[in-house]
Order: sequence, then structure tokens, then C-alpha cells
Amino acid sequence: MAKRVTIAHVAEQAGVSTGTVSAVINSRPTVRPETRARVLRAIDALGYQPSASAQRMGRGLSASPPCIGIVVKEIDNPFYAEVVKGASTVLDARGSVPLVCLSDGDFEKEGLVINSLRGRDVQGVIVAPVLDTRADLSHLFLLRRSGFPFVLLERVEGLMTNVVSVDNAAAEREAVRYLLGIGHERIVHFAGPTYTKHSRDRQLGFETSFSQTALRLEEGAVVPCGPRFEDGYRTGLEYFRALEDDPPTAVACFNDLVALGLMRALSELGLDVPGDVSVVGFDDVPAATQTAVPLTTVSVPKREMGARAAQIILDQCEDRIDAPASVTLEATLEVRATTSPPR
Amino acid sequence: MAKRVTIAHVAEQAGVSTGTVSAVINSRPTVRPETRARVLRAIDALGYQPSASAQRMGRGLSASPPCIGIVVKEIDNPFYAEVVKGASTVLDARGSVPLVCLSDGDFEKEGLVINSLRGRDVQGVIVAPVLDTRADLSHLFLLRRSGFPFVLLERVEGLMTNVVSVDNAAAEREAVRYLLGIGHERIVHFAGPTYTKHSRDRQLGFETSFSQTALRLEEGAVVPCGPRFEDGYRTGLEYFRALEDDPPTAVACFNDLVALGLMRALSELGLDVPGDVSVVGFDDVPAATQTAVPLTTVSVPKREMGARAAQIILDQCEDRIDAPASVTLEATLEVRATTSPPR
DNA sequence: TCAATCGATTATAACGCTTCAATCTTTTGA
DNA sequence: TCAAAAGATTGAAGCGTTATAATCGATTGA
Repeated sequence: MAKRVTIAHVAEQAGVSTGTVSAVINSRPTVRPETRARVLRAIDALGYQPSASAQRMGRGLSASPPCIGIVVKEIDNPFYAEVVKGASTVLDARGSVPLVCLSDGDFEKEGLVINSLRGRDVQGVIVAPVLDTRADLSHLFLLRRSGFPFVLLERVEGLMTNVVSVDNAAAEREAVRYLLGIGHERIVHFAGPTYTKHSRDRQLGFETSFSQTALRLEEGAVVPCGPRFEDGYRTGLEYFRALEDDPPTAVACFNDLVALGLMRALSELGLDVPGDVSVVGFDDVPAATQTAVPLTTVSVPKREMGARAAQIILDQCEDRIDAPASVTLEATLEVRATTSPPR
Repeated sequence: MAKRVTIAHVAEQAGVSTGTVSAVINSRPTVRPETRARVLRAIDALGYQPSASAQRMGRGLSASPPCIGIVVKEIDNPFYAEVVKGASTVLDARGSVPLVCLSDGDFEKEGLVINSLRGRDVQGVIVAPVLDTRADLSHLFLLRRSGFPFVLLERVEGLMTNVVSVDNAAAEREAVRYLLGIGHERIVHFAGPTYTKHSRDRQLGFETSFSQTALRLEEGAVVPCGPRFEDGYRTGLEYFRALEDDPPTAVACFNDLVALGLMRALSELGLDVPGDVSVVGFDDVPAATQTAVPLTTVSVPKREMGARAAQIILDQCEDRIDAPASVTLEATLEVRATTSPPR
């Protein structure tokens, strides 16, 4: 492995002092064009790259290279892809760049990568926090205490900090009430993992949807499922096979992937969507409109979430404001082709 | 703003040396419990937070959560998500972490983010290079000259460096020959953007598939399309509407997204897949198996690509090997439900 | 011609932390 | 009881950069 090329190597190669090289790097106007050229040539020849950490040290830890970290749970979740794109639009305009890190749904790793990001001198981080019931959130509290700028994409109990989120429960309620409104009476919920807050909120929204109706939440209306396509597929297969003679007329799914999996299962079972069963998703990922039958789903403003979060970080870097900003965005039901009145 | 609390302040407050405080922070086992407690109390009292930059400096910029950068063109392309996952498995095992950056298909930005990554002391980078016909690749040549470890996910003319790639032309040929083999005679290619190498290679593969057959490449068999779902959808709609009386019996698409878009168009036009038209994709993204009719496609070993690339970087960091490694992986046709003999 | 002036460059002291040889303490064994 | 061993702590030398006072050389003005 090549040892790190430092400013000293460049200085030697160019036959100048380190101070001069530094002046060139920071394009200070006091360098003679000829000298500048020589230094640049040396930089080029050696492939020199300034160390952001050392620069920060030298500057007394004040200046910041323009980039913010985004910590997400999975790279292959299209939801986060949209959030990142939203953040990018804002960062682009301000000459900053997103740096995406993965927590793999592991709160320890989350703490690790946040630290790693800080060590790499990002201006701030946007975090989709791991909210396991068993998750130890102390690193987030510590982060808050340290005054480092960060924004959460989900609210954390008892932690006063920047948050950009949507009201999952309310949105889910809107979806179920729509189903009730068009006449469905036997509605079930394919629930996500019980240990994430998203999932619990959506389930809660489902359960509280029946309050102002003649109907009651039926026993077994909440079906444990999971967050992935395969979960929706498998659960769908099992559930509808077992209830062959008296299936529900509508399913509100934890998210779009589950809904897509369910639709595949229903198709294999010879059940028509929305003829036999109406299906509602959550998130509104791109795939929701790319299927044979476009999916009715709760559309979460993912881009805007990313944009607002980036905005907050950038503002906080500039103005040194410390008051936590809390933004709650609206998620709205997008009625497409997978829902219709029961027959 | 308050002056920064440093390790020296803590040391003074606790009545120990900075070395001891450092030992406590890094939980080295050589500190007496009593001393540790005293230091922790001081840390708490002063609200001390170690400066990550300084820590990295002190450690010589090499240690700390080591990580490698991965530069991709778009965050929402499931292809790259798989590559990142593949790399993660290898990195995880070696205590390293991926840092994902976006070039947005812009070669200047690509150079920028690679530099930004280097400045942040990553061990190396994996790059899915922007290969516009107009792209200026000098930053890659420079990078090579500088001896910094990096791996490309696509071969670049004249640049001797680490590459992990697949033979796109050969794989596309395999797909077309399969179609020919089951009796198709009117096959067209929905081509990707002409300015990317991937796309040109696949098109080339298509064009050279007919050499050992009685058939010849027909005029207009290559249909300009694009890389996205919408491109496939729009092109499909226009193309098949125009050729209503004499449509081709099979379409080999630039990638899966295009194939999915095309299938949507065909469905709207009342054409059956594979009854009326066979469709073949490329990449084998997760969505390929999640559609109502699973997609026949060329399966690229994305995970393995990521894993091998990560492997190379890590090896090069350890063993100070500098000889470029070049790996070409096999892509194989995955026959599923969107292809059948023409009727 | 010599000092004063100005522009370009250098040398060096920070920046906050880690590391490690050296030193100081305590414990152990005979 | 004392030397040796083991354990705990210290102090100073880096790490790569920036910032700045000092220096050097070339102009200028009188």
C-alpha cells in the first residue's frame, strides 16, 4: 500500500515550502503564477489529496468541507433512494454532496457509522434511526448533547432534536377509512415487524380506524407479516389459502413491497385484484406505478423529507442555530387501480 | 461561542495526564477503576466530546472504522444496490464499512466525489465509471498514476487498472441466440443510451448474434430507447402501435427496467406476454421476479461483482500489491416466464 | 547609493488527540 | 525485608494541515 502523500512531499517535489503548497491549495492570491504552476504539477504527479481531518485540525476545527452523511437502514429500499434524491437537490444547489452509509437495521452499527462519518468531517448527518424495541438509543442522546448537527427521519421518545417525519398512524387511518368508505367491511392489516416504530404506528392507525364506524376491530384482523416482498407473498399465500371460503375483501399492507408480494400470491391463487380483493400499500415507491395494475397506496413525500432534512442541516451549519426544528409532513392516499368497492 | 473543551481540560479537572484520559476514552484496560471513574466524572462535568478529526490525526489517519468508497451513477438503480450489498458482506467480515457516493452520471462530479472520498481517508474506492462518449476520463488516469487503490466496474480503454466486469456483448448474444433457438425470427432490440459503454456493448452483442444463422440483422431492428421504465413504456407504446399489423415476436431490452416498461405498454395494447411477444431483460434486478409474470433476463452477478471489487481493494491495502487485477465474470441467461416459442 | 517599501516565500507554532518508552507504584515471592 | 515483577501513569513525540511572524529579494524614491 502506498504511504499517504502529504503536503511535505509535494513541497519537496516542487522545491518550495509547505506553507506555499498550502497557499496554493487554498488558492490564496499571494502566490506567483509560476510557483503555483510548479506546485500544481507536483500535486498532479504525486496524486496528492489533502486530508480533510488535518485541514480541520489546522484550521482550528471550524471550517467544514461540504458534505453531509445520510444513514439509512438498507441500501435496497427504494424509499431511502428517494429521500437521498430529495436531499441531493438541496445539497447540489449549495455545493455539498451526500455520503450514504448503511446501518443494516443494527443500532450498534448505526452508532458506529455516525461516528465514522463525524470522523470524516461531514457537516452533519441525516439518520433514519433503528427503532428496535430493544435498541439502545444512547448514541443519539450523546450526539444531541455534543451539539453536532443531525436530523432524524423519525421521532424518538424523549429526544428533543431535529426531526422530519410523517404521521404514519394518521395516514394509515386515512387509507382504511377510504376502504370503509367504499363499502368494505372485512378489512385486514398485513403488519410489518413489531419492533420498528413505523410498523407499530401504522398498525395503530389501522386499529383505530374503526372507532367512528358501526364496525369493530375483529379478532385476527392484524396479520403478522414482515417488511419485504417475500413476506407479503408468503403470508398472502398462507392466509388466503386458509380462509378460502370466507376471505376478507381488502388488505391494508405495511408497505408497498408487502402489497406487491401479496398481489403476486393472490394472482397465483386465482383471486382478482381489485375484483376479489382490494389492496392498499404504503410509501408509494416507484414500483407501485410500474406493476401491471398500479397500486393504490399512501404516498409519503420522500423527496421533500430528504430536502427538508438537508435544509435544516445546512441552515444549522451556517447560522449556528441550535433550536431543534421539528417538521411533520402530510402523507396522502393515492387511489389507483388496486382498490374498488367489494362485490 | 464557547471554547472547545479538550482532553487537556479533562485531564486537569481529573488531576491526571492526557494520556490517561485518552486511555479511558479508548477503554484501554490498563486504567485503575478508581481513576477511570474520576476521569469519567470530569468528562461528564465538562461535557467533553472527543474531536473525531483529532482522533484520526493522532491515530495516523489509518485506523478508526476503516471504510471504502463506492461511487455509483444513481442511487435508485437496484443494480448498484446489489453491488453495494455484495461489497458489504466482504467488508463486514473485515471490519470495514462502505461509503456510497453519487456521480449522477456526470464525469466531473465523479472526479469530485472521488477526491472528496480520498480527502476523507477511505482505504480505496469502487467506481462505476461514467463512460459518456464525451466523458473526460483524465481523473481516472490520474488516480491510477497516484497509486491510490481503486476498482472499476467497467473496463476503460487504455487504462490498466483493477476491473471487475461482465462481458455484456457475450451475454446479450446468449440471450438473442436463445430466442433464435426457440424459433423467433423477428427479434428487435430496445437499445439504451448510445453514450454509455454498457449500452453499446449490449447493442453490439445483439447485432452480432445473427452471424451463424440464416437470418440477417434487419434494418431498424435496433430501436433507440433509453435506460428507464418510462423509456421502455413510451417506446413500446409507439413502436408496437406503429407496427400493428406486423409486430416482431420478441424484444431484447437494454435492461430490466426497460423490459418492465415495455411489458406495461404491451399489456395496455392488449398484447400477451409471452403469447404474442417474448420479452428479455438484462441485469436481473429484484423486480424481475416480483412482477406478475417473472421476467426472462440476463442475470448479472451483481453481488459477486461488489464482493470481488471489495476483496481487491482490501487485499491491495494489506499486501501492497500493485499489479492490476482484472476479473471478468459470467452473466447467464435466466429463463423465466416472459419468453416462449412464437405461435 | 542607500534606505524604505512591497511582494513572495519560509519557518514554526499551534490544533486535539494517540501512542509508547520511561517512570513511578504496588504487589509478589523467597 | 528487599529485589524483581507487574501494573498504572506520565510526558513528549508525532499525525497533516493552517496561519502568521519573520525573512528574503527585488523595486522604488530621493
